[in-house]
Amino acid sequence: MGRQPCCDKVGLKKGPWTAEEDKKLINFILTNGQCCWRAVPKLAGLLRCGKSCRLRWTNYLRPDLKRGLLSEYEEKMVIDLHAQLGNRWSKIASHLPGRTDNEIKNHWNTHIKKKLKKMGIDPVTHKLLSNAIIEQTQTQSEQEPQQQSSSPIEMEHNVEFENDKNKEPQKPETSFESSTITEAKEQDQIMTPIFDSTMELMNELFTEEVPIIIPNEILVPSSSSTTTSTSSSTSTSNSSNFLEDLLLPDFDWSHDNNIENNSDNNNNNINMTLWDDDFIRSWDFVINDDDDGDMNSRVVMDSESWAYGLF
DNA sequence: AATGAGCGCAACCGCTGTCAG
DNA sequence: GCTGACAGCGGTTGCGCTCAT
Repeated sequence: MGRQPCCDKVGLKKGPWTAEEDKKLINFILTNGQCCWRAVPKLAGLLRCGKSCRLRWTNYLRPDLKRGLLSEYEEKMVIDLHAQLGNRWSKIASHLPGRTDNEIKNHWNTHIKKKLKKMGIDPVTHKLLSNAIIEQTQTQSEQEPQQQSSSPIEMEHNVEFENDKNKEPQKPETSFESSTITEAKEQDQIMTPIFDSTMELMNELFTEEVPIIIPNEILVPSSSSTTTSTSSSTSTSNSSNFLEDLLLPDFDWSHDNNIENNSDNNNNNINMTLWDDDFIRSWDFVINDDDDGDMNSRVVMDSESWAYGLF
């Protein structure tokens, strides 16, 4: 027989998480580490299913998350990676430290898609849209609906993969190709679609329609309490100190440094704060909790907990 | 000031692969 | 080997906010 159900789904809460729930989850993860999500809600005193707890932690509470809008460079990275990987958001997110697949997916659907369409670029194929292509697509969809089983990007990849069998891999020509991307392609055997005109148009777009944001303006120095978030809440001085302490070597950013190297913003990760006010406020619960604050403070400040893979 | 439309994002849903029992 | 939970993933939904009218 299999395992016990993760939750009976009866009487479980759904919808937005409250600050109190966040506090409980953070407390539990800090104390017990990240394991066995099935047991987390019960042990943490939450009326949520384990899956919901995992998502909340992964997408919002994780201490290594960046908050705020994607930078220009990150947007370009997303577009480039999407051209290669398609809607594999988790793969894309793995190349953008501190960003979640959900965040990137949302940003793609709400911002980047529109920009690309506005530029006349198909956000699915990353090819220039033309009337001919549109008409051809419409005609095909009307006449041969059964042949549309593969998405354009899949078909593209299939063709390229076939081509790849017959020739040496081509060097990608996208302007912000990175070794990490190359690595991803090696893993996934995906070739880069080459659309110079597309990239030129994108560069044009980013300079014309998006204010140039210097990475240093986005990545806030840890000594400052300034935040990019629109949140109206404020952090305490207590928090900033302990956040500095939490910038521990156990957060392995180094494997993604090659991405940063391409944008002349090396070492920014070292100096930036990783959390916005909302997150800091959540951690304030842990620190300033009158009931068990002392214990949890010790847990938070105990870098060995991090070193032993609690996160 | 009221309200309706549009937008952004957090969270949920459902599917799939993996692995424990 | 089978069953079913877990973890991860991509797609979708719904709520709250903003802005135009």
